Amino acid sequence: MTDPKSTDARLTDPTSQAAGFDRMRQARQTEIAEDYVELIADLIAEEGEARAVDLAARFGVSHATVNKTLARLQREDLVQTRPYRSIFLTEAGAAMAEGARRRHQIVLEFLTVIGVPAETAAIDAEGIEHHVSEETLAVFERIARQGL
Amino acid sequence: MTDPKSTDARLTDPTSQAAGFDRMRQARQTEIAEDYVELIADLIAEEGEARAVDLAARFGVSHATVNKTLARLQREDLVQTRPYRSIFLTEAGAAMAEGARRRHQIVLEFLTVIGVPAETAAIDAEGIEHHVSEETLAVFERIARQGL
DNA sequence: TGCAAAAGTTAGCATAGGCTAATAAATGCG
DNA sequence: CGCATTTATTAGCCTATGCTAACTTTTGCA
Repeated sequence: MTDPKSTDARLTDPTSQAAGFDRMRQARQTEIAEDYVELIADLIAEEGEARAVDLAARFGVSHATVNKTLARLQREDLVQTRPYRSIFLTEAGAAMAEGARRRHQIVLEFLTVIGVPAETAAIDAEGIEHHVSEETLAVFERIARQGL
Repeated sequence: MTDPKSTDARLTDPTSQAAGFDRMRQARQTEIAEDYVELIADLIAEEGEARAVDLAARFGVSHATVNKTLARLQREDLVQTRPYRSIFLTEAGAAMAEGARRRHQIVLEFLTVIGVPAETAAIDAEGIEHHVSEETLAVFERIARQGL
């Protein structure tokens, strides 16, 4: 029970495994930030401005929640808000939005190219885009361009 | 500024978009549960038992955090714990672990087959596995088996 | 112009997942 | 055997993300 089974199939060493889970926790923290700046960028691009009420409707949460999250994003210098005014992205926020949009796009095209139905691809891309490294993204991009 | 730009590239209708984000929030909630039951199953399979201290080391969090999370998982009938005893999976927990393991395996093989380096594939699979629908997983599996 | 509707803010509450510190139980070894 | 180490539990605190409810500011229209 206590003897070390050394090299086995599923378990890597605890330290590197912990590093991986730490990355995951970090990713979880930035997911919402990315979703917000991405949506804000889209709203500005297409509606002319981003308002909390639109974010609330599109995220499907209350406007109070949006407000609180925007406060966090402002603290982190990703958005710029002024009371009763519409929402703007900072330079950092715009950069994050652009990166998120690019990843989203590549993942979506990739899934579509390999044969995932459009609707499912759209849903899954939403989840996957936050967890794809640049290295994997490069592979996705090549396949999306060249096909299988 | 107020005129509706109707059908455009990036923004789908608010309602279905909200549904998508709702799915994401649900997924976020089950991610940690899946990670726990998956690791518990692995520890039981390979070390003979799962103890909170091992989970803490592998997740890279304090054992107090592990304890609190285990309490939640027990409430949700995924694990069975007794004070100062090792941790077991319920039937539901074992089923979740098996599903997570299967998805993890398929995603990992898929990434490797399409050309993602092993180390990166291992890292990314960790994040992606929680966000892949059965439909996409089926596509991944076919490619993993047949190659590109 | 004035008032109602829409939008934004704020307060207070809940849950989840982090932490440290203090305490308690189990284990194991000299 | 008894005490030290290891392991587990508990309490108290924090942040993030949800909520509802109450309140304020803006906006737009009759």
